[in-house]
Amino acid sequence: MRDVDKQSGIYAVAAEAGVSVMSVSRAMRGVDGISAKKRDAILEIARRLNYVPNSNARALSQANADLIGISLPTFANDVFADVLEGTRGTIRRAGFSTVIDTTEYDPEAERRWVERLLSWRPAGLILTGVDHHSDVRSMLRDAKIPTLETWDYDPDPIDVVVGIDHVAAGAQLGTEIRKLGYEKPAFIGVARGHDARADKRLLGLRSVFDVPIARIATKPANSFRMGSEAMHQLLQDHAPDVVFFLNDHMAFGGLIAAQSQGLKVPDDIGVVGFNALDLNTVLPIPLTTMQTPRRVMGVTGARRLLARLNGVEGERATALPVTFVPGATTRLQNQR
Amino acid sequence: MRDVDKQSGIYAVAAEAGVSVMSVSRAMRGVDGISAKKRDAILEIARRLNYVPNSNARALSQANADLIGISLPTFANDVFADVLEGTRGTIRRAGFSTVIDTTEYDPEAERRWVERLLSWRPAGLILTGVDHHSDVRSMLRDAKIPTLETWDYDPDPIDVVVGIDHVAAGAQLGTEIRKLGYEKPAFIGVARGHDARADKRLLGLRSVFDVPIARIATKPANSFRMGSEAMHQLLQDHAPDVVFFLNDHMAFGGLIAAQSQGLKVPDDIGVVGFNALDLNTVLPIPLTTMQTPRRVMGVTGARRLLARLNGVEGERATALPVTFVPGATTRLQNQR
DNA sequence: CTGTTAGCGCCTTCAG
DNA sequence: CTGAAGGCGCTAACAG
Repeated sequence: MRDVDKQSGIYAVAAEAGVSVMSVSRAMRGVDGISAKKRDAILEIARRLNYVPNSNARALSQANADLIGISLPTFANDVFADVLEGTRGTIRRAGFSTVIDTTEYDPEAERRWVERLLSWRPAGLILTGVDHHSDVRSMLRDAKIPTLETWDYDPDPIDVVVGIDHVAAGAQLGTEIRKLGYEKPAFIGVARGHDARADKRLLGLRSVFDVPIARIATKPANSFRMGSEAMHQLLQDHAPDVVFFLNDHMAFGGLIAAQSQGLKVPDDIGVVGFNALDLNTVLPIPLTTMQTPRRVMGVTGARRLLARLNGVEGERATALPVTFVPGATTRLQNQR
Repeated sequence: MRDVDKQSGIYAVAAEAGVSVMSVSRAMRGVDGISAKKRDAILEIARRLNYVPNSNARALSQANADLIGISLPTFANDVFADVLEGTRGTIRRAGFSTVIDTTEYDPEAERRWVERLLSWRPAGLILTGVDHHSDVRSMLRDAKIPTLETWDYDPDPIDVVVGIDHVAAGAQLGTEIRKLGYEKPAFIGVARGHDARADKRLLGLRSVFDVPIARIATKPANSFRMGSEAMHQLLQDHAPDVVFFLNDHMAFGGLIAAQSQGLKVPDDIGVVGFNALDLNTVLPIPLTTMQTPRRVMGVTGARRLLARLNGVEGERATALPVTFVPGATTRLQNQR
């Protein structure tokens, strides 16, 4: 038998209000089954006592149906922030609360994150990318937790995926650039394996050009500086007529570096980014880049996940289109 | 009486291993009181069954001593990401796990966040800034949860604070700029009340200049574009000789805008940012700005909080110094 | 509308 | 070293 006069939590409020704990529980949750008068009195007392319900107890006594975990590679990239904005807004409006964490592009860290989150018995999970630690897939399928993968694309996702086919995007970008007459491409990004999506885009690029593509890898650091330093390094040994960058930030750094070496852009060398960041809209020389539908991706993905949460079975894998954005850092047309 | 053969959780593992749940509990936590042989056998079975302990149950049965909540205004700002990096790294290495969320500069959203986090009974909380919803202070003090405030400074924090005195920083910046002979300052930022720190810096600036400082407020959007648009707007009605911006991003946008109107920087007009972002290191014209010790702030704050968690009483309020960084967007010296 | 009862899954305590 | 009993704070299900 329980000590009904315990000092803490719902019992304290119940004692103070002279009602049962169930009435307090009903009042706090705002569910039916309690008179308005009693509810108001209880809420008033709860406020006075600074009572905060214990989510752990609540989650334990019923299926925790309102928590969604989101994992990103990093916060230091506007790209993920954009997707996240779309995702979170949609999810919140549906009444779920979110928990966010980053993996710093480390699959093992992502595995630990999945484990930690599963221990909270969330309603669903959102992962960035489709390349995970080998345990992750079985952990998630075993736990039967609806899972959304975003940003990347895989025809056979863990559960559902809404993203971009980066191989195709790379090929599309390469095709456009090649049309402009460029034939000595180079690629600047982080080392292979550090960014699966960039690796895929390079794969796509390589499928388009007949020549090998020089690849300069940099240590992860500030993107602007990385782009700048890698460009200097590249130009020591190579004479590319166009350089593809991992993203717009690095491309911008590379652009400045090329100009500081006296190269004329786009006449001497073309510079191509990826992502069409807002930075671009104010640059004196707008970058040639690829527009990725980040907010739409976030919203679409969130909706797909919410549908799954409601037991609706829909399309499992969706690849969103990307758009070539010609800027002033590449030639306007083939000038050969 | 309990059904000992329940299908889920620790009981399933115990049944499979032919031991009591306590042995499983001990094995999973890696605590003493169990033979190595039995522990290994249990762990093996747990892995095979994909057993994930239920954190809710764990947190309910004991004080949840390893969760720290972190709240930021937004993810769309490198500044907070830098502080966060320092904070999280330090906290993680100490064995705590973190939960992060954003408030979008909305005090009411922050209040809800505090409430939600308190419901999880965390070990500690980290808030950005010192200006909160009026309830927050009492909620946190009442819950007796160690709380760190960062980025801003207040001599009487909720619990402990490690940050920057933005009024003093504004005054310091204004003093340096005034030394260079500028006398018709303007300020470009978001509307008053949307960024308490920026308001404080403007206060500091105003304490230095004798003349009124024109203030252009923009709608929150992409910083580069905001800076650019506000600069155009400013130049329609005013003829400042120096413009202070909310941050480096906006300053960069403003710089481009000024140049596009044919103004020479720094001869016709000075442009001043805030934060000394890495962007600056590759810009063809480095911005005059203020260096803020963001990573150090994060690390120092985290250490202070960890000390509090261990019951150590130390300094409650710490203001970190900021450094003036003269760039090429202001004159080198007073030329009058 | 209101209250009582019996767990949710785990860990602390204490006895073997 | 091992296990049985009870409780953490809350809510579903049932009774009044």
